Amino acid sequence: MSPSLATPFAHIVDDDEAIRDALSWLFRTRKVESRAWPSAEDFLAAWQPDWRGCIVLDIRMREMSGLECFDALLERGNTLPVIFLTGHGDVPMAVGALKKGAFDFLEKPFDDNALVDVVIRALESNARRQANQETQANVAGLLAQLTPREQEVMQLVLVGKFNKVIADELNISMRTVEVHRSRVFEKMGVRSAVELAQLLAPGRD
Amino acid sequence: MSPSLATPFAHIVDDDEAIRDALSWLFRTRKVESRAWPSAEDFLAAWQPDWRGCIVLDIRMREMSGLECFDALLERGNTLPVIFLTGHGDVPMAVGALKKGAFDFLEKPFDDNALVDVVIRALESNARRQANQETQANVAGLLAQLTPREQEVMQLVLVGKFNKVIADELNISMRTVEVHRSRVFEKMGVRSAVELAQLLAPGRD
DNA sequence: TTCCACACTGCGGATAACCACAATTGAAGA
DNA sequence: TCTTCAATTGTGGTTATCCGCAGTGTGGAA
Repeated sequence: MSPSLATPFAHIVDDDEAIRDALSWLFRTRKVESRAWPSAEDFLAAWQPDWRGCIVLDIRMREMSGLECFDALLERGNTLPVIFLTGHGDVPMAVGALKKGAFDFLEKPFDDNALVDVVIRALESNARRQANQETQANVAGLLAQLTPREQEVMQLVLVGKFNKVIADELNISMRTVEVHRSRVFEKMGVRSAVELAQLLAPGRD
Repeated sequence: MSPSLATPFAHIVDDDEAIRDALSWLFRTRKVESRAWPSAEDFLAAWQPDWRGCIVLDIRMREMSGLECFDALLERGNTLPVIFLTGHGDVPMAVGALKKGAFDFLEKPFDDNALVDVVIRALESNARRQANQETQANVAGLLAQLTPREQEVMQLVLVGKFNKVIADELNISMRTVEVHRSRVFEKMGVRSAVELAQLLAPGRD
């Protein structure tokens, strides 16, 4: 974990320069790094899948609206939490945004500290999610190292079948199953079928 | 699964008799059974943990408000999806309700069909959740049948330890471990440690 | 053509797991 | 007191797993 991952970070997307500046200053005073974007288009053009932090998104902007920007991010598989800011309350809009996965929806005027608190909570909850996702990705990486045959054998091992049965179902000798099984354990970094099951447990096929 | 579980059902909580009647009629036309309650207090007094269906809850009521009623339900461990109805839009209220787990938050006037659609979606999503939860409960029931010693042995089996090692750690003979292990498999309805791990995988200790 | 990854197989031995048969002890209840 | 249940242990035998040693065949990359 590099220090940059631990430092709170927020992307500010708002077409009002005064607000961008105010939020940047606000975040700085609370030790949250930030970067401000003058439009949804600029933000989307620069957006990278590996970005960290969260996104503070104004709803009403001149060209692309915050909601449209949010939809575009969803399509691109964005995983960063999004916090909406809006001047005029609109319940259906807020409900829709939250149901699509936005982290929060704040109505102006809002308490400055409340916004930062929300940002920090968003980052914390996302960090936990991210951690799980990364271990999942590691497992996927290990799985990718298995040959097709090894994966086949593994599936059958995972349902608790005997080598004898597996050999029968795949029409190969027991010895071959043993070899594959052993290679699977080795590549996955486990020492038994039970450990393998545990490793693959949380998100299984 | 009895037929009553498959029949869509909604509790209507609203102190306006005209609305109760209108919603009851609306639901009936869409094959959704319902029961209307004239106040949050009446509803809470009757509420049982094993109720099925969903709850359509008006925000503004004379005595206890819909939000207070919701909080009371949360404290009691309610699992039914709650759909709020409100006359006057209030973004923070809607956001708060959704973040506390409400299924939806509809502003009057709303499309009648839209409400029923939401109710049906709520029931569907809850049915899936409920199904998972029930299999979890079944597993918990099986686990409860294990003696303390059997549970201890099971934990060690689940991390892939050899009987010999388990025997050592518990200061008992290998034979005893074998007996416990075998009893665990029998009670849990599995035939191998791998199956046991899979059974306990989704929600593990 | 040579090298290599992948899949496949046999033999034999060591270790672990599974199981039937058999039995003892202690505590909680009927 | 008699019964039941949980926990414990032993013996001996079968089955499964794990591994080293050894070897064959194939298709693709260098």
